[in-house]
Amino acid sequence: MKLREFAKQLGLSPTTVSRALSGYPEVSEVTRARVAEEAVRLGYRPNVNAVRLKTGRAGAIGVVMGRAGEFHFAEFMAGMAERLVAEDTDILVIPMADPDHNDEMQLYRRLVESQRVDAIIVHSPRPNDERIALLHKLGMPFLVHGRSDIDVPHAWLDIDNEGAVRRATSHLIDLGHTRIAMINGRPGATYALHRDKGYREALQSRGIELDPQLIASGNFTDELGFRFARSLLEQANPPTAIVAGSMMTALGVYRAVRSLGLQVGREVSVVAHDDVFPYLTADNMAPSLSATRSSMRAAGTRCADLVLQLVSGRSPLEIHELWPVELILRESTAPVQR
Amino acid sequence: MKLREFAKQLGLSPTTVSRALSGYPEVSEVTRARVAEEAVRLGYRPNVNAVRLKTGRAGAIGVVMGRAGEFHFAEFMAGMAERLVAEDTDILVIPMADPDHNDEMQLYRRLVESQRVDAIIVHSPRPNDERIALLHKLGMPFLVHGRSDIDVPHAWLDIDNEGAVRRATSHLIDLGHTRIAMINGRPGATYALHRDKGYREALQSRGIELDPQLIASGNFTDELGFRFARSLLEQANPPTAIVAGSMMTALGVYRAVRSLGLQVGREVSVVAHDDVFPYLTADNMAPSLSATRSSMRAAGTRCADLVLQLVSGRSPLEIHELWPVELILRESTAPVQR
DNA sequence: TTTTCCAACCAAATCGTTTTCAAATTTGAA
DNA sequence: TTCAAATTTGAAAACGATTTGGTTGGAAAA
Repeated sequence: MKLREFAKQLGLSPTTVSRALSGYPEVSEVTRARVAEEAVRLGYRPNVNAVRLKTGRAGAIGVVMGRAGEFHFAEFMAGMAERLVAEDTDILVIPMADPDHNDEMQLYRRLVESQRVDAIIVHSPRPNDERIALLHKLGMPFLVHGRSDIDVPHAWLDIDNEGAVRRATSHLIDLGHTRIAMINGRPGATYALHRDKGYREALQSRGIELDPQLIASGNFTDELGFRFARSLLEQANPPTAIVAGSMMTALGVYRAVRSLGLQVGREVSVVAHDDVFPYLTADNMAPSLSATRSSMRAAGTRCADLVLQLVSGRSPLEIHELWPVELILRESTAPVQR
Repeated sequence: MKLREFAKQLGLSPTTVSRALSGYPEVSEVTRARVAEEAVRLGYRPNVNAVRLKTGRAGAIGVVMGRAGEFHFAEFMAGMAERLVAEDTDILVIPMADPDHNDEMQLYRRLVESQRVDAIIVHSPRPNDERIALLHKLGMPFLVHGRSDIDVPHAWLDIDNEGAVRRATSHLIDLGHTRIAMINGRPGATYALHRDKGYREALQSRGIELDPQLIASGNFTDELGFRFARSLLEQANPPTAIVAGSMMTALGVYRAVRSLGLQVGREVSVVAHDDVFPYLTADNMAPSLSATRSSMRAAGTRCADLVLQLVSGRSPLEIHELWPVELILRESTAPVQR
């Protein structure tokens, strides 16, 4: 059913019908009500593509998805979905071929030019992230999930990674640990730098010298956790505590500890960051895992919310949210054994 | 840059330019080459919304995402992305508010009517799935990831869940196990029925009577695995083997076994289904996990491929793929102890 | 009564392409 | 050289909405 026909059936002009449905004021209440009612009854819905062509609005938010397929991703999107379901906005997932730099910039540029999205969410930003510069230059509204030091105004939402790791590390120090290992994410992303900083500061403020051997970084896989923990624990002067970065690496660390006949929460303390997954909870691990916690899903919901505000004109300069991270102590952290 | 201007710069008509770019035959090679080259140089790209309005194509494939935010989802999408990156097609994720039945049907109906997608992928179908009937009725191309018994022609791709579980269970029986527990997915979906069938058939063909107490079902969480395994193993006549359904439940099962001072691969054998995640591999578990394996990512890639074929006119009746599942034996399955 | 104003409605232009139909040009055979 | 056929090109009409810039009729003001 097209606007033309629908209007004819109502004995009105397309103009009036369009106005009635879009909530413009210059149409009488009684007419508006009738139009709305009949639209439902006759099943008229404006053709999205026509609306988009005319208004220039895309009705979608873009998210670029890397090849990695991180498990956080689904949770974040589920969170976004929670907020967007009420709006008439959907999520456009744009596949990214290679993490090749030029390709990536090209992808963003084309995405913007194609006018398929009203705004973009940028994930895992780097301290000096050219994507941000580009999007700013092109005038596309965007929200950064994470942070960047780049000297370009932009909206962002991030969690306090630095504080989280500092707290976690400090807590371990309070328990008497001095050899504390740290598993970080892939170098390059700002969050990895922040975590590194939190870790270093905690050590420094308590006068503990940093041992570079105790730091690893890479994708947050179970395997990374296992390999690194295992190799450290087999060494002469093993760490007594490990900051494990993510739930998956924590699983690997647990496994490594057990494989050497040791126990988490006794010979080795472990803290990780928990993004709060419905299918794998820190509380249920054995022993239960002490963790810094921040819901990925909630972040998704809030990001969607902020993006909508951005699209409807709010200044990016006003949008900066730093979420505190809670540290939840469970059985995996205990006083150092002597 | 609009088509109008661009054509003018080239001294050609919009018609010719459009044809040159869309690869129509009635344009000379030399002109086509010049147009293509200049398009790149001057940065002309057709406005997607105009193209869509005119052609009626949306350039996107729809995927409805439930609130659950399953961890499979990201892998499947990453797989789709792998195939779609070459095409000019993207993935539209449509958030679903409640799993309320009426809402769900309404959502699909509106999605179709809105013409935002060229095709839809339906996940976790039920034996008699109304979504399939609806999409068929509305004439929207769609591919079912999984299977349905519904009497409506439709394209599908599924893995052989029945065969996988039958093989896994038979293998356990071969090893001398007779009390074999089974953790299944949420009842309702066809794949859960298939798995149930495979399990029952394996038992029956070897003359083992089924004990309903040994069957559980629910979301594939770590917690379900733990709770169920633990409660069974504490009982008087505990199972000696468990078919664990997914990697996450397998984690829970492992934990339960350990928590009782038992060992996987000795007192209790475990098999699970592995969707092949980059961050958590069966091979790396301790002991390594025997698993039926089928790559979720590969399924996503293939589904994207098939959907593209569907969109370009191939009959749904020709598209039925049943993927075999391999059973990979590792340390978690061993002869029953007596 | 006449003028002014306002609420309510509408015709037609527009968004940026694709595609139909027709015209112009080139080619090749006679 | 000529003319029909084949090849290239273009003008203009869609696609289905929104929106600008009017009308219209009746109530309020003069």
